[in-house]
Amino acid sequence: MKKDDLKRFTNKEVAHILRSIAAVYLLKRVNRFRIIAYEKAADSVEHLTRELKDLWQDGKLFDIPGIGSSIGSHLDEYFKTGKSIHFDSILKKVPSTLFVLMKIPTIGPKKAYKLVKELKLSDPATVVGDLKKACLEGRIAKLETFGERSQKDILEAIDLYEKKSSKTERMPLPYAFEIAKDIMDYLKKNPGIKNVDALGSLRRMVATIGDVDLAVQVKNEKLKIKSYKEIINYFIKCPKTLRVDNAGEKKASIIVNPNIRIDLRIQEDKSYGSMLQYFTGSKAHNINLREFALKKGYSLNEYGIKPIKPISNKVPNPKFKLLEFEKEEKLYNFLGLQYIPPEIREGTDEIEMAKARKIPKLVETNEIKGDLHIHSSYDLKPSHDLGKNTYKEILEKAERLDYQYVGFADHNPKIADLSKNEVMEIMRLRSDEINKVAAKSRKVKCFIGLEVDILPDGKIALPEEAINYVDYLIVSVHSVFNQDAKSMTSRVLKALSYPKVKILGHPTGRLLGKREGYELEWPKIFDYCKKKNIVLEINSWPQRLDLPDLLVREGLNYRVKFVVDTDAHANDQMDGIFYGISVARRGWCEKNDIMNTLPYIEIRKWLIE
DNA sequence: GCCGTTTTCGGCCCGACTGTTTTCAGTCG
Repeated sequence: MKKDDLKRFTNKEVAHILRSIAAVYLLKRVNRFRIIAYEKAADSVEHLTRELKDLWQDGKLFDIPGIGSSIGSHLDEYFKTGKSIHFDSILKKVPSTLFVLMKIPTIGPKKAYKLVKELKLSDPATVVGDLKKACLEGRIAKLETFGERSQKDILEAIDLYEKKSSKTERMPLPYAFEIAKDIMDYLKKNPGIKNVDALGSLRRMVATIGDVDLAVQVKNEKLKIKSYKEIINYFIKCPKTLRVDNAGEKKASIIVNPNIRIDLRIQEDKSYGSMLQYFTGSKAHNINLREFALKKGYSLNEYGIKPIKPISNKVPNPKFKLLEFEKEEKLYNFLGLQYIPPEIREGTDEIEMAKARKIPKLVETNEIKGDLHIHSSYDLKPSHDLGKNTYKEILEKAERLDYQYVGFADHNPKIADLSKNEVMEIMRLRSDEINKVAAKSRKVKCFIGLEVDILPDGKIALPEEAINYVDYLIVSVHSVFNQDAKSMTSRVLKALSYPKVKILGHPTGRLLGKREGYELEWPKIFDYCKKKNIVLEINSWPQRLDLPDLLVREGLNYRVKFVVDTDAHANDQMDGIFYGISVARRGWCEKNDIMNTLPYIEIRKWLIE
C-alpha cells in the first residue's frame, strides 16, 4: 500500500489510466474518436515536462492540449479525492490483468483481451508469468488468430519487457548528445555522406532522451542503391558498436555502450526535408501540422505533400502529384507558415503562431556574453563541492569562449563549522583575491558572486554583514526538499528578500532521473521576481536543466527574465552553456529575455547599481 | 471527447510492418 502511494499522481500513472480507458472503449466499440481523444490526452500527459499535478495546482489543467472539459473534470476529481468515480467505473468493465499485458510490446488492447479471456488470466500479480508459461506449453499457437509465429513473438516480447522494466530509462540530454556527437562525427568522415542530422527528441533538445535517431543525406544520387548499402555498412562498423540490431536497405540500428540504441535512416536528396520534418516530431506537432495541411487541401506524409484536390479547377490533375521538399523551411513555407525551430515543435500553439508570423527569434549560444554561476578551487571552507580551477584559469577559459565577463559564485562558507568572524574574514580575503586576479585580466571582467544556501526557514546561510564582500548573490535550495508548496514558497520568497540577491539558482531542485523538483507556487515567485528585478536561473548542469522548459515559457507570460548559467565546477563544464540555451529555446526565449546576453556595461547596471 | 481564421457543429494524421483471417486487423512511431 505504501509503495503504491509513492507512485500516485505521477504523469506516468495518469497516462496509464487514460490509455487504459482508451483500451476499454476500443474493446467496447464506442465512437472511435472518443478513443483517439483519450489516447491523445495520454500522449500529452506522458510527454509533459512538468508534473501534471503541479499544473493542476496552478490551475493550468485545461491548458494542456487534449484535455478538455470532460477528461479535465475527471482528473480534477482524481487529484482532489484520490480517485475518479467515472474512470473507475470504466476500468471495472474489463479484467485488470488486461492492462498489465498491454505494457508488453506488440500486445495492444485486442490481443490482451483475447489472451486474458481465452487463458482465463485473472491474477494481475502473476499474469505475465502465466502468459509466459502458456507460451512455453504451446497453448498460444492453438488460439484462433494466433499461430506458432505469434507465440514466439510474444515470448520474445515478454523477455524484452522483463529486461526493460528493470533497466535504465531515459537519459539526460547532454549524455545522449555527447554519444550522438561521436557517432555523427564518425559518419561525417564518410565521403559518401553529405549531411548528418539528429532526429526526434534529440533534435528537439528535450531534457531526457530515449533512443538516438539520426538521418543521413547521401552525396551521390546516381549510385543510390550501392551507396546506401555502403553507408549502412559503414554505420554498423562504427567503433562504438556493441551489436547490430538490424540493418536493412534504408535503415539500420545499432546498440552502443551503455546499452543505447542508435537508429539511422537514409533518405534521398529531393525529399530529405520532408523526412527530417516527419521524424523530428513531436508526434503532437505532426498531428497538428497534418490537420492544418488537411484544411488547406493537402495530405502530409514523410515523403512530401500531396494535394487531395485538383490544384486548379480548370486543369484537373488526376494524379495529384506528390510535392517534395529538400529543405524543411520550404515545406513550412509552402503551407503558409513561418519556419518553426525544432525546439518548439511540441504541439502547443506553435502552428497558430507560425501562421500569424509570431515565431520568436530564439536565443542562440553565441549571443551569451558571460556566465554568472561558476565555482572555483578557492577554498572558502564551503558548504558543498569546491571547483577544480583557479580564478585565473577560469578567466582564461572565459576569454577563449569570447566572454566579456564571468561571475564567481562559490558555495558559501559552511557556517555550522565557523564563527561569524571567521566567515567574515574568509569572505574578505576571497574578495581581495578576486580583485587581485581581476586587475590583471585585460579582456574579461569579473563579478564577485556567491551561491548561498536557502535554509529550511528561508534565512540565508551567510551573516548579513558578509554581504558587503560580494557584488551579488545567487540563492539556492540544497537541503530539506520535502516541504509542501506553501512552506517552500514562503521559504524561497524570504530568501529572495535579502539585499543583493539577483538570481534564484536551479529553481526547482530537480535531478533528472533521480529526484523530482520540489513544489512551488510559481505565480507568486514570478510576480516577486518581476517586481524586484530578480531573475530565474536556467542551470545547464547535465542532470539539472533547471528551470524546466515549460516553466520558462510560463515565466515569460509574467515578463520574468532569466540567466543561463553552467554551475561549472571545472573549466570544461563551461562549454555546457549550450544545453541551458536549448532549455531557453524550448521555453521560447529570445535574446532579450536572457540577462547574460547583455554586454558588460549593461549587466553591471543590473547586478551592482 | 476535443476543438475553432471556412466551424460552438461537425469534423478528427499517416504510413510501415507483420502475421494470418486470402484481403485485413492490430500495433507502432
